[in-house]
Amino acid sequence: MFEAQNLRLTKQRQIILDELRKVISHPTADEIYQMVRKRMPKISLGTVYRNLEIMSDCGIIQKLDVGGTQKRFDGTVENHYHIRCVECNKVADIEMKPNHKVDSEAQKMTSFEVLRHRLEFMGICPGCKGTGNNKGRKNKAS
Amino acid sequence: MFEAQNLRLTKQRQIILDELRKVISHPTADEIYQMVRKRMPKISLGTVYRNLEIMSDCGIIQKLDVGGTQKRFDGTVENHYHIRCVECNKVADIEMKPNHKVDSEAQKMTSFEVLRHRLEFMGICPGCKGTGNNKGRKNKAS
DNA sequence: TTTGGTGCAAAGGCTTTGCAGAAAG
DNA sequence: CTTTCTGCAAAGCCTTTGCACCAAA
Repeated sequence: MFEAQNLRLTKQRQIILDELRKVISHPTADEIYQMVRKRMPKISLGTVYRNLEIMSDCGIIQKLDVGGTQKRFDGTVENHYHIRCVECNKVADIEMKPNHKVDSEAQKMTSFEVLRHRLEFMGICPGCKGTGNNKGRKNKAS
Repeated sequence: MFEAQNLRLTKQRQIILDELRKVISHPTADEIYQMVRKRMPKISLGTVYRNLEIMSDCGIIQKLDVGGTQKRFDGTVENHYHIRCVECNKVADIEMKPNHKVDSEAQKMTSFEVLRHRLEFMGICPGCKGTGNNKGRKNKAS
């Protein structure tokens, strides 16, 4: 998997990928750093960023640019839609199959060459629902 | 328009709003700063940020959290879809009417309470098409 | 051995904020 | 006058990067 790109299979790389694939959430770089640190306390945040970048460039994982200030990462690569909690910023998958017809529909309306689309729902997650929770308005996570 | 919220109609506020409404593009805070500066050279970037924030909180303008590192602003408030150039990051409107049915469709698939959605297309703008243009990969603008 | 990778810390890019003086109401 | 706003500069947050040492192949 890494060989093809002259990439070495370092312990850091393995653990980062392993931790990312272990969760269904879509953690930020820092959250991944915290998870990995439990298994490798001396790893540096820079290494985590570097490897997440490299792995998403290689198509091994996915970097998500959903709203909010931080990028999030996804251990799977298939395209799918997401929903983000407007209170705590938690991101989850939506099991809805991507509709590629909208791309050709959009193509009729623009002078851009349409490549793909991204659909993101916004809502309130079960944890924040009804609580009037405000605490985590920015970058809570998971 | 401002009175309702105890907001004062300052010269800075007027010019920022005026410049933003003058363009059909979706400028970043810094681009708005540059536009406004031509009419009011002493204005500070902080003031631009503060006012954009305030005006979007009041629903006078819209803060767009499309992909990329910078937020973008839109002088109109109606919900609509956007397309972003993957080369130069330019953002334009897509004249496609929002489909609210997808919200209820998504609602069936999640334990979140679905509020709304955001659909963003990605593509190549006329300016970058065919040029193999790479120069502006990050934050070019307009 | 030869590269590429790591840890550390410093630097970068965008945005927010504290403060004292300015101006709208 | 009172209260909000402004300009300035400093601080903040997330991310990237330079460098010397380390380790995979």
